Amino acid sequence: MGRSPCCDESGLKKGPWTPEEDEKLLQYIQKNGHGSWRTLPRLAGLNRCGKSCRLRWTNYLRPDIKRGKFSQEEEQTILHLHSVLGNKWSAIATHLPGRTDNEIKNFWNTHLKKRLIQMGFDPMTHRPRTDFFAALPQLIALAALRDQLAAGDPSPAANAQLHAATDFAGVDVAIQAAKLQYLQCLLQSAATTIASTAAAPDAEAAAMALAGDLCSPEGTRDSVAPVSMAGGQLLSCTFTDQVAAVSSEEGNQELSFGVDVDMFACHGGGGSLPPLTDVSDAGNNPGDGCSATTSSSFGVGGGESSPLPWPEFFPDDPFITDFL
DNA sequence: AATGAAGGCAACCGCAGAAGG
DNA sequence: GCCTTCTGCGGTTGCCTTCAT
Repeated sequence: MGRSPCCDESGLKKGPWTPEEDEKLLQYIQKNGHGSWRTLPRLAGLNRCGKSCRLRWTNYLRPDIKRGKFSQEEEQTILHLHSVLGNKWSAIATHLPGRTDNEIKNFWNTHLKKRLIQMGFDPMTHRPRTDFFAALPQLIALAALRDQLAAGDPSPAANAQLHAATDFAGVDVAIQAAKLQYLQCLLQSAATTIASTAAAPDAEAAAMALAGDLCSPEGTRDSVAPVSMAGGQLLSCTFTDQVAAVSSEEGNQELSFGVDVDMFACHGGGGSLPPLTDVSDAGNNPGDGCSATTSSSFGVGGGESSPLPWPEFFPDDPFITDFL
């Protein structure tokens, strides 16, 4: 296995640093620079291992360190960068002047991660949780319904039965079909994410390029257009065809429920979610430039507070609520 | 006021990769 | 090209503080 821990040797001190130790380290580095961390403790008169000194310096004593609460902008930056970089704390830290990777990591683990989970997102993928098994019975029922509609059973009895059902709930059926398609889209995009993550040869560079696309320097989030990535591609799928098909097959004008089809577009493969809004603080988000999306009002100061990422999709619908 | 639980954060540990001989 | 040493990174732990009962 790995080499023995450096601090095991010769009873070097571990644990919290005292003000005296801090002072010694600070003075030495200010005077001589850190040079070799290995030799620094001895030269500085510290009974610590070099590693411990380096950590103390980079995470606490460095003069350019910014302490205190993370601002909303910093929070958004972390979320965006994490959505494309993953747990690359040092890479994320380079975009947050004065913040250390350790601090960002802690902030993520204690605040942001929990909040994402609370809101029904997978903190690793930044996507809605895809625990399909819980929703399996509903999915099967919906699939059966959709097949029935698509097949257009010619028998009079079946037609009568179907018409009776659709007269009663025609719009619902079409909406349910759209929902099913939406779930399929989620599943597909999740699979694409996994595949592209594994295949990307230079994921970080691509991710940064992507981050740049998603959140421009002016802070305006570009409209979600397909963006290609090295080793994979950003998936873009819509419900347009399926919803239209259901509508036409029903032959019922009312089924063209006037939904802007772009609303159903979902984009996968490494894209980030819209900015996160604290549920407990919804409506209080001034929104930075990255907050606006074309079709999703999630996190945008629309006034309505909703725990769902895309509240305009199926508002108050137990189907989606349960699913998330 | 006492106590236990939860949250937050600093520090440690082990591994991987870079650098140097 | 191989080996050793050093540095940096990400995951995890454990202590301290705050909050709830």
